[in-house]
Amino acid sequence: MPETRFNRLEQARLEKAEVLRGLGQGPYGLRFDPSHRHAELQRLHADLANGQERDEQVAVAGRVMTRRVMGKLAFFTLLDETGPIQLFIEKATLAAALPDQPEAFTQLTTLVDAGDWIGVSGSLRRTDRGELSVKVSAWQMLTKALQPLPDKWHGLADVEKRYRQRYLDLVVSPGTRETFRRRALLVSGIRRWLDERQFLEIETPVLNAEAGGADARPFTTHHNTLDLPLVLRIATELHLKRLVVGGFERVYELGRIFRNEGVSTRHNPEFTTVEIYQAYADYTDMMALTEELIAAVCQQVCGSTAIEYQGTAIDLTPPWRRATMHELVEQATGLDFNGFSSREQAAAAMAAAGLEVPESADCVGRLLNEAFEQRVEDTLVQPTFVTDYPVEISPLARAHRSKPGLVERFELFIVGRETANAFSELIDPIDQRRRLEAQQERRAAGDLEAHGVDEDFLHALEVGMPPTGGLGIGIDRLAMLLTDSPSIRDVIAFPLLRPEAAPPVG
RNA sequence: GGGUCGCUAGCUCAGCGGUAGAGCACUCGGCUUUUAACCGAUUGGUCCUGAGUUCGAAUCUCAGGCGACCCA
Repeated sequence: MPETRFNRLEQARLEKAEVLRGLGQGPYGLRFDPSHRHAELQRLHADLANGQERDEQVAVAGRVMTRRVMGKLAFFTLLDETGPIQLFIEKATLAAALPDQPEAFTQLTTLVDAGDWIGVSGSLRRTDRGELSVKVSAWQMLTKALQPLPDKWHGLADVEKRYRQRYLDLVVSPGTRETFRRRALLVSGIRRWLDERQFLEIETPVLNAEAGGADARPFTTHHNTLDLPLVLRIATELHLKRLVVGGFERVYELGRIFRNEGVSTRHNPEFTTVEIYQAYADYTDMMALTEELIAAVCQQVCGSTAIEYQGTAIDLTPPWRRATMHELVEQATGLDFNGFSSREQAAAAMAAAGLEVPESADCVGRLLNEAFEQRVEDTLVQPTFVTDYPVEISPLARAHRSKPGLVERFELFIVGRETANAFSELIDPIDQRRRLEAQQERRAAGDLEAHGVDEDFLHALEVGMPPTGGLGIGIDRLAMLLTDSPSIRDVIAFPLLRPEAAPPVG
C-alpha cells in the first residue's frame, strides 16, 4: 500500500495510532462497559450544584467531539447516542489515580483526536459554569479515527456529502440523528399499534414473476438457476389479499417496495409502505383506522397531534376533513364532472377552464383525476380524505355501492402530498378479471405502468375473499411530516444517488 | 427531459483575467474552569474533469461529471 494513499492529516493520526499501539492502548479496543449514557447522567445528577463534586464512579464511552487543552487541565466533549457529556481532565487527578502511568494526561491530550472513540471512568463534577462533567481518573482508547471530523461549528453543509457520507452527517448533525430516531419510533409505533389490535405481520415476496398492486414500472432482475426473469415488488397488495383469502382476518406488512421511476424530493426508487387489510371492513372503516393510527403515532413521536411542517401548522387531531373528488374539483374549477357523458365534453370544458388536457387521459375519469392533480392536490394542506375515485384509475377497488362509475376508495392528502390510499377491496373475481384485462390492453397499447393479469390472484379471489378493507400508508412521507423534513432523502438514511465517479471500465 | 444555481485546503467559505486566500481543524510552543476556549508560530491545493480563447484562466467560452432547487 503506497504511503501516498494517506494525506498529512491521516498520516498524523496513523503515527499516533502506532504510538498508542506501543503503549498497549489499542488503538482498537475490544470492549468497554459504560455504566451510564449522557441522558441518564444528566437526569440522575440534575441536582448537583455548580462547582460541586459527587464521589460516584461512572464509566462513559463515546466519540470525542471537541478538545480544549489548557496546560494541566483539559475539557473534552464525548458524544454518545443520547448526547454529549463533558470530560473534566485534570493532570493532578490522573497522576494520583494512575501512579504507574505518569504520562497518562499527556498521552490523553496529545494522542486522542476529535473523532476518536474513547472510554473513561471517573467521578462527577459540575463545573463552575454549570456543565455536568466526568472527572476522569482513567481512560482507554476504543477506536482511533483516521479521518478528521468536519468543521465543529458549521458541520456538514454540503448536501451531497451529507447523503453520500451519512455516517459523517449523523456524527456532526444532531438534527439528522433526531430524524432517524423519530423515524424508528414511527415504524415501531405503527407495528405496536397494529399488533395490539391483533393484526399479524406476514412477509410476502419481494421477487415476483409479475408486478402488481399499483401503477408503476418495476425493476427487473433475473434468477440464475431457474433462468427466470423476475421483478421487484411495486406493492404488497396482491399477496396480502391472498392471505385474507387464506383466512387471516387482519394482516399487514411494513416493508420496502421498489418503483423504477424518477427521483425527486418526494420520490426515492425504494421506499417503505405499510399495507393493512381487515376482513369484514370497508373503506369507511379504513378511514377511521387511518385517522386513529396516524394520530396515535404522531402523538407518540411528536408529543402532540398539532405539529408544524415547514412553517405551516398541521393539525392531525381527528376527525379529518372528508370530501369527494368530484366536490373538490368542482370547488376548485367550477367543473361538475358528474355532468360529462363523454371524454370530448369533459376535455372541452377543461380546456375552456384553462386546464391542460393530456392525450393519455383517455376517459372522463382520468380527466377528472387530471383536474384534481392540477388544481386540488396542492391545496390539501390539512389532512383530507379524498373519496370516491373513478373506476378507470382504481382497478383493485370495489365498485361504489351507490355511485355508478366510481369506486369505494379514498386517498389521504397532507401538505399536498398523497400519504395513504385505501379501498373497499374488489373481491368479485369476474369484475376483477374484467378490470385487469382492461389494464392489460392499456399495457399492450404502451402504458408501461398498467397492471398485468395475475391469474393466481384471480384464482385466489375465486376461492373466495371476504369483504375486506385495505389501506396503504407511505411511511417515508409520513416520516417527512413528523420530522419536518422537506425532502424524502432526509428521512432515508442512504438515498439513491448516482455514483460519484464513473465506475472503472471493465 | 428543460431551466436556474453550486463544485476552490480535512470542514465552512472568500477570491471572478495578473504570484492560491481566510476562519476552524492539523503540527509546534504557552496556559488549571473551558464549552466556536484563548495567545503565538508553522503547515496544508488535481481551484470537479477535458478542450478552447488569451501574453497570462480558479476567473471567460464550449463539452462532460456530480449535486441542489424549480418546472414537465
